[in-house]
Amino acid sequence: MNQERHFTLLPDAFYQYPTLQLAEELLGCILVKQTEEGTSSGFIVETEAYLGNADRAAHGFKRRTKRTEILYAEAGLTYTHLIHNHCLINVVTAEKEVPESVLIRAVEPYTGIDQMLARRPVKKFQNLTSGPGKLSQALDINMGDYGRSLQEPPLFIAEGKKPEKIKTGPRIGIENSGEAKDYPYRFWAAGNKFVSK
DNA sequence: TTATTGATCCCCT
DNA sequence: GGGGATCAATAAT
Repeated sequence: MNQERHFTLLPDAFYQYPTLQLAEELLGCILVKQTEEGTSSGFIVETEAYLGNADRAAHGFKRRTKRTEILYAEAGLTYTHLIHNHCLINVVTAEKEVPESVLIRAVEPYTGIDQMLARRPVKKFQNLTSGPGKLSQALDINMGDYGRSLQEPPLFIAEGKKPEKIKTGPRIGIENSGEAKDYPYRFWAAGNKFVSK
């Protein structure tokens, strides 16, 4: 009920980083979602960068539509992508007209874990948020969050702890993206159990 | 056996 | 061509 934790929102300047750097910086930050039941949050432990104009794997790759419109907006917004009955959450990055974003693939539960478990009953704790579809369900992120700013409640990102070790590697699920599939645009906290893989 | 996630297929604007 | 839905493969219980 009472949310005694104090979250410090990321400074506006944070979102001005280049996408790749931001993807890395985002690790360890806290993704917070406030609902009627209370506040749920988790450390971001896995991200993927999508550079729209030079990246075939990105939705924004020469595909400006209603759905990807938000990718062309300014940084610091939420881009929720509904796919196979699950919701993936992206952080829009880069300046206006540049369709770049950072996909949040996994988080580590931090606060409001009871609520997350209520929304998403799991046996294994580490299975609660160890995947893009899982974390959005646990945090109650849905299409209603599309285009929402990440710099104000009910959905925002706060400062957190920086992982000791960060690893990078090729992204997941982009087999038909030509040479882009080998780009090391995936970042994760080394050794973290909540990383999906 | 069920849940999650990636890939493919089909229908719509 | 894009978006949504469906199908199938993989991992968790």
